[in-house]
Amino acid sequence: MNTGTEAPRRTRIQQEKREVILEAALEVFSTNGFRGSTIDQIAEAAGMSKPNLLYYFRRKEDIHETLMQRLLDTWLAPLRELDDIGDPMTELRSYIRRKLEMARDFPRESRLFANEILQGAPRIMPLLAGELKTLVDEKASVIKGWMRAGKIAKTDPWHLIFSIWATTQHYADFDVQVRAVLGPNRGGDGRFEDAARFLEQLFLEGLKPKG
Amino acid sequence: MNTGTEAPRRTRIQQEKREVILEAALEVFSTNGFRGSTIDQIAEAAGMSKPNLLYYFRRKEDIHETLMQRLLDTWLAPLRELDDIGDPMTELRSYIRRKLEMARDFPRESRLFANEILQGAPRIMPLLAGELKTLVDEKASVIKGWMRAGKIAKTDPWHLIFSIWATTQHYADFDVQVRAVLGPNRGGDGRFEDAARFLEQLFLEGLKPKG
DNA sequence: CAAATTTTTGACCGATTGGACAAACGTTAG
DNA sequence: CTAACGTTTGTCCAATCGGTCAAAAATTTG
Repeated sequence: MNTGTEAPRRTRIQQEKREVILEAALEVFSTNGFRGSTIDQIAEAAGMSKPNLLYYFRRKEDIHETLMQRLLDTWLAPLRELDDIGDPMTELRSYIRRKLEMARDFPRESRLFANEILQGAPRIMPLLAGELKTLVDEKASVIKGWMRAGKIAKTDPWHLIFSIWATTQHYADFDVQVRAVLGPNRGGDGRFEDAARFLEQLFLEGLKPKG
Repeated sequence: MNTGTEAPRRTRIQQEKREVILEAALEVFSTNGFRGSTIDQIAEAAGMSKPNLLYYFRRKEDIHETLMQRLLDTWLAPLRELDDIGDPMTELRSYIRRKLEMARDFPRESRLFANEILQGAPRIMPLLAGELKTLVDEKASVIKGWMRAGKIAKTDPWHLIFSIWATTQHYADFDVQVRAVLGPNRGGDGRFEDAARFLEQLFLEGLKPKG
């Protein structure tokens, strides 16, 4: 019985070459978008001919789809780790830090995702309304519990999650703007530590002047 | 003397048709990106033939460039209004509200800008490092003054501005994701008011539990 | 080794793209 | 009316696109 969804058998070469292609495609897609990228560009970045690439992925969309599937798992991992049991402030601080680290270490993945959402998420809409919504709703309940217990200020958990996403991913998606505005002095490698300090203060203390 | 930068004389029809084209192009570019959009799409959305459109804008890039130039002025207007004289908390609250209103009322402009930045800002890089950086640096000084005066908590003014940009524009750029996660009940028209309430609390009070 | 299988590529195809062009059409001033 | 000027479009073109195919090259299998 073949359900059509099981992983096909692959040779060693197939496994390796598919990885090379996916790495190249991530680079190309994340900087040019799906329609802005050509199979030739990806093939060249992967160091092979276009027909050879199409031997491993039959269509351009297949590459993009595989990339998006892998992305979502790792992308949502930090939120999955948000733990009901832990100390709320510590958990939130860890979540913010992890998300910011992902923006720093995987900016291409972030931009790939942003590109997809920006254009209406035509290829992953079901995932957003399904898996993603379920996860966010679940974690929103956890946060709501913390609020009821008086551990953190009462506010909207969904918009809290949105704002953590927005602020952290900003440093990946809008990186060129951030660097341009900060200039050569402050726009160097230290910008992520500055951002981490700022976001920690923003989310955990706000802008109210201290006593 | 023709400096080459002065506005060319245009007939009434030219002025009108150029507006129609720019409106159509905004719609198309903001949902498909520059390379993902075709002149045919824009021409159809503008209700004219492709050669006719090319009579008003000689190249696809010219349309995009005109759009970006107009965009930047209106886009930075809220930040320009941030006033040294006013009450800091009131000024920041107003700035956040105005930016969120722009995300609500001009989502296409926001997405057009996001698309440009995501792809490395190839067409507006000089503006970012020039005009934009100057404005942000100037307003950062204003905010720094408030901090020195003890009016608001001491933190990094640049990253504060980044986080206001990120959180507000998120509701335009990632709108489909926001609506998908909030679901049909909470994802309706009220989501911007919810966001406004949340952001106001976040930036002005943080998450620290209230005594 | 030799046969079978997998991998690679050059050549090619139809569709779409941005843009050119000349001819037709409309409008206005004298 | 008519000449001049502004506007519109059908047709065409070269380049690029995603994808096919058959045949060659490399690898694995027996």
